[in-house]
Amino acid sequence: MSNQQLNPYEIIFDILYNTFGPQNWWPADTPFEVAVGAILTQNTNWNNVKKAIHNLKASRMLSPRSIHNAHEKEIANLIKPSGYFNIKAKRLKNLTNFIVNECNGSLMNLLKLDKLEIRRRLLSISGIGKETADSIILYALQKPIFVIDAYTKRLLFRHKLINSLDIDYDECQMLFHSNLKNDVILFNEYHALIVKVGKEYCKKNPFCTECPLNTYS
DNA sequence: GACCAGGCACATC
DNA sequence: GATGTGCATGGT
Repeated sequence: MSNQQLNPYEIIFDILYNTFGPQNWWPADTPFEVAVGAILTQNTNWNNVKKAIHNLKASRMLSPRSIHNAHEKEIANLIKPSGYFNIKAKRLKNLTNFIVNECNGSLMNLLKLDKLEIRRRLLSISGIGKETADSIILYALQKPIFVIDAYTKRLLFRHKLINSLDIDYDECQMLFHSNLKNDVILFNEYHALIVKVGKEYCKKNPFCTECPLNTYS
């Protein structure tokens, strides 16, 4: 099939998917674990997050009620490897307060709400910004919303689809929403693939001479 | 030892 | 409204 009827966003996805294959995100056993990981990975390498989640699991602390009932200090100690542990412990408490008090103990109770209403409520939690909220909606609740991160902006900038890295989050998200089929599987794989190619090539090698996307531009 | 990593809230101008 | 700063660990 020719690329002629595909827009740049679709072409880039095809190249990434054909190069790297399905990424099977999010690496987590439960929707709650997705949400915890989304907070812990804020400005932090995923390798460090894995250690923190392992600690939480080993202490049987990876549930809304157990974090809700635990002391903040205890949580902070367990998530130390993920960095920013004091502030992230507070954020996890904020999240579990929300789940216990407003979701009857389960994030999945949000599913009865409209996608944008879910986003509005998640954003009302201190410590959950747009990327974290969208990650929870896409990867935990499986609703189609595109996650924007630093890798995404760098990729769009490099391929001249935006002309500044300071582009507003929602504006950037709109580019994907208006140029792609509204498909939860597509959004899931696309964001994961952007992170993959960003980690593998764009960071290590700024010139990206071996980046598979060089065949595109 | 410097630099970076799947952000966010808050202070200050 | 834009810009700057604190938060902190572990890998390269």
